[in-house]
Amino acid sequence: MDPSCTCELCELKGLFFENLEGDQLDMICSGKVEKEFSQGESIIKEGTMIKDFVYLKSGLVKLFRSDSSGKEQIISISKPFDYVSLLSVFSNDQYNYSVSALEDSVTCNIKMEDIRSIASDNGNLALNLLKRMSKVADKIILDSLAIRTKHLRGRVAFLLIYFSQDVYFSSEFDLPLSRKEMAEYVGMTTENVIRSLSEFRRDGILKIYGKTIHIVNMDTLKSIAEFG
Amino acid sequence: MDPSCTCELCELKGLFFENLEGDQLDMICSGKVEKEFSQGESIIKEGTMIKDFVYLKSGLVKLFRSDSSGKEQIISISKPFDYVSLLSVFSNDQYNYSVSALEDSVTCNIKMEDIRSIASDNGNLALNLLKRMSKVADKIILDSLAIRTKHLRGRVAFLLIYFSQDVYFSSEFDLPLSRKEMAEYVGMTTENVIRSLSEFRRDGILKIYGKTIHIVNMDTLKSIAEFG
DNA sequence: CGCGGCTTTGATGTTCATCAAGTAAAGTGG
DNA sequence: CCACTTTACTTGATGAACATCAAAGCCGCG
Repeated sequence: MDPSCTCELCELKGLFFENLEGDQLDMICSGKVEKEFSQGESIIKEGTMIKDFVYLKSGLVKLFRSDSSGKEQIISISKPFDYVSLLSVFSNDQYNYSVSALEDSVTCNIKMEDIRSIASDNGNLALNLLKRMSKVADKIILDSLAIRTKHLRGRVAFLLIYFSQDVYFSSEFDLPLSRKEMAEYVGMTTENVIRSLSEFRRDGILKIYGKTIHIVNMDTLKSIAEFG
Repeated sequence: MDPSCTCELCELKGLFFENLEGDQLDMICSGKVEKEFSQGESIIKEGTMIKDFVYLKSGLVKLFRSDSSGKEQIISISKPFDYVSLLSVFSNDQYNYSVSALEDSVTCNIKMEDIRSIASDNGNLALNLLKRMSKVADKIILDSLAIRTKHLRGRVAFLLIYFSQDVYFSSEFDLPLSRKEMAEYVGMTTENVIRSLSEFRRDGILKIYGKTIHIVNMDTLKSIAEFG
């Protein structure tokens, strides 16, 4: 094996490539490209050709698209170990969605043709991809259905809990989204996101300092997320 | 090859199994089970163990789940050639969704372990599965985002156009869904589905005889679906 | 310093869910 | 087959949830 390859040490190797060895690993390793993006930068643009299989090594990204009237809809937020290279990579030749960095991020890019050629030789890798992809698709679909049943306050609460519990692991954190982006994610207006946040503050559930949020009363926030 | 096997002649063979021959095809062929369901019958129940890989040979089915308050949400409608065996089959051991027959339907069931063992030997089959699955996931996600941006009339129009153009290929057809089910699909109340339909009738866009719908003015219906 | 974008709050009107009540259709048991 | 019950469908009236509009403060940036 090529001794200069560092993929063997990558903490994400197990994600897709646990059954990869020798030539196949070398092929990935020598062909891969890591790219850095700073906060706000575009990583993938809707409508462009799909050339690479992309996944997130570090950072945080949003996945979104433009609706018929030109407004953006956020589909999901992904962190490392979430599958990033989008659902459509194996069925389309163009991206259906855009991706941009919410925090400084690093991606690892592998040529689609390399992935394809390896997967066709290595069914276990393909099965692994299948498994990862269905997890992601499932999460997006279930979240979207869950959000649809909630009232506005419940949607905002849902988002805050997601950041607190799944991303930052703390009751205090900096929101990586603007109010407008929060609105685009949960399908409501910016003004009403702000109103919900203000209500939570008035009710003593949150403390808010600009973008930094401190969840004071997690229990009631959770019950709002579930039943509101 | 086993001469009694009819899979070779199945019009759906190309869906997943175009690169399948010899022993592998025999394995599928001898292990598969076809099942018939009449309208309204349950095919898959949310929460049960996943044992088989299931796809639709004929008929029409709905894919749905129960939300936290026990109400049903319809996730998608599938016809043959659409991938039916759900997204979660490769990542979960229990179904996240239920499936039931909207019209008399026939499924072909193959043991998951057979699919898995063949896919791990045959990367091209796995890639093919990957491609099919991402198409389905994409469609569900894009439809759900599209519906979210529309007003009620637009959602109902969207549904009618789907049945007319993608399922029945005619401007006159019998709705396979009750008013209640239409509401569960597009996220509104039964009463408002009915109100939208009545408005379309008053405006001369539709003729309605119970479940049978005749779209008189397709163009305005389309513009309502797009901009409403 | 001024401009544009982000945030916040209030006032207003529209869209939609809920409630109520009635009709039609479809299954159920005697 | 008919009374009976249940389920689906329909319409109207009401109020709540929410979007839109308007205005002002704030902050970063050229």
